Amino acid sequence: MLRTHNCGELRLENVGEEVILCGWVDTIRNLGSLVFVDLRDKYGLTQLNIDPKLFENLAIKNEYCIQVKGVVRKRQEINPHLPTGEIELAVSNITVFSKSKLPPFEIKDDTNALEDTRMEYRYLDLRRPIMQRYMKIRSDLSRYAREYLYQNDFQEIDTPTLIKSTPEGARDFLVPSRIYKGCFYALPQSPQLYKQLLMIAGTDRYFQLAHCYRDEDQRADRQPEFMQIDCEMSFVDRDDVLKIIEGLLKYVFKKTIDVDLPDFVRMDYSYAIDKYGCDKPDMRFEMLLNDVTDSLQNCGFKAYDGKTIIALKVDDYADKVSRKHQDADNLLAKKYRVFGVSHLKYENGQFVSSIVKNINQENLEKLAARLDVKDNDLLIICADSDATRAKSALGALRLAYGKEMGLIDKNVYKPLFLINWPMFEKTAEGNYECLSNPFTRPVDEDLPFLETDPSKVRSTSYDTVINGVELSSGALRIHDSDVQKKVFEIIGLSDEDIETRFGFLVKALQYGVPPEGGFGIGVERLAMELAKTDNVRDVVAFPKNLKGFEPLSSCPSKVPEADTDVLGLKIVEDEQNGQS
RNA sequence: GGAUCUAUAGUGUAGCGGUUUAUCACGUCUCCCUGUCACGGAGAAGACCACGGGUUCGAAUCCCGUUAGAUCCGCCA
Repeated sequence: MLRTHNCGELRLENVGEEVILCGWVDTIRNLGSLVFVDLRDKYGLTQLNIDPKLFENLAIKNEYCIQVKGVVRKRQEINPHLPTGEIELAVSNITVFSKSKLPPFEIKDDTNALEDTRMEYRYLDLRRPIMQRYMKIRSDLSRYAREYLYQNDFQEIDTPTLIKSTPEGARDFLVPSRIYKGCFYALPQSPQLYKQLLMIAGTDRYFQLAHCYRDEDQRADRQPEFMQIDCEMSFVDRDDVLKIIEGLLKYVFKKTIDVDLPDFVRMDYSYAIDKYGCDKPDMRFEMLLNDVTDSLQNCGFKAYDGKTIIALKVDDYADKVSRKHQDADNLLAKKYRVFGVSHLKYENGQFVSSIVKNINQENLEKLAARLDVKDNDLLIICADSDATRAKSALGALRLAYGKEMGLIDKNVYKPLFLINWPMFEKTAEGNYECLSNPFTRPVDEDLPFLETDPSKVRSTSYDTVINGVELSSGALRIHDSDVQKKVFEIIGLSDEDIETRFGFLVKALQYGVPPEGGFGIGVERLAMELAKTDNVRDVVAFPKNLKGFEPLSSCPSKVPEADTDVLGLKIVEDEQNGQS
């Protein structure tokens, strides 16, 4: 037996026992004729009291991996900050399992080593207690999600990860086939098509903790390789599915971080865009957007003619917003391709701004009345021919101001379902495209619009959003082949297109499809919420950086020519194609 | 594909045209220390200031380029 206890469990009642502990040397406090060492493992710290001669002989250094034997004894002075702070181990014997080089950064929670450095030595980074906590949360969430789904009669099935490439949605990671030269497998972006086949197969309730891959540019909250809690259910309507999502998330939050989520509210997609300027509203604070096009109709300012005009009112904050601040706001707004925003400060019953001289007094009064503007309120106005663009820009500013003004309480959770998404969107060329995938079922009462005006059709898609983070999305699927045909027609898919892209699914749809629906919950996003971090790399053991590079093992990497030859691949100078 | 920011001992930082022999903290090394727990005290070592050009009498500092990283827009059905 290598150890009798871990480093987090010894207490006063163990005093007098002879125990063996294993772990890493955390902190050394050498007082001369008395040496204290904190021994660290996953479970905590235990103070060792080591004879200086023994300590010197072994030349113990930080991060050595050791085993110690000794008797537990009460400390002369307790350390209230440590669970094991009332005892220490009087060490009689030390075995050094393994020495350690000097680590490139200190193994403690408040390290400020650059992420780059941390990633190169991820195994040391993960030794830090805070990272251990993140990994635990990730593990717990998987465990409790499974637990909940098993309790609700879901069956776990693994679907393939070498699949047919479907040129739809995100870019696929491709894997070249050795036997079929010139042919490729794709890594799945989601188990979407397979889970629909499983419903046709009569599985009834399926789930999987699925590995998914998307070859798109990275973000702070997005990795090329990620996991989904992927579910699909037969003979259900939307409410049945939403009930499972809500139940699952409530269960996971409670079990993992002991938080009782409030009941999930429902919000229309159009309301979210109008009032929050995005499709993942953060409801922890108000400060909603307002369409003030009416108030500024024919206001005399040519730049506003024919535009949609959106206003964000920031209460009692005008004096805090300097010229420099306004420039920064403009920079942020311009990312959303608007010309910019105007700041109107309300002082002594009047708007003060560089643009007020262009606007009729009458319109300004209308505007003030419409938004109930008071002294020291700030209006940020954005006008654009594209209403959604203006709303997005102000939506981003809303979040920035909410954060800056401290309106966001990190201990509050505001979950919602975003429903009634548009089924189609028009491309620049005037064609229709599915906003979601083409198997998404339209809302029943909108079915007639498939014939008359597809832009009015809403889909049964639902996103789950908590605190401005999209945690899951899903939808009911089309089970009526006529509806399916009509949808394909609207997005201009020829029979040939359909056949090559997903002929196998369309074929299956001819053999009795149950009304079904499902969802996928992003495991990393959920873990980020539970861990209260906004960096996805914190909850992934071995993450990739923004360029999809994994600094620890230096991947992706070049391979010997013989390996590409056997795959029938030719590597073109300075380009790496088809490797995965 | 585009925008912004960043790069200085092992780690994190200061410096932002000339008092620099480059600041400070942590870490490391040596010595002292019997109750520490952010131990304390004395001392020491450690940096081609990312790389390549340019401006200048003079560049860590200003400019251009390259590389690497971060954040965002596009993208992510």
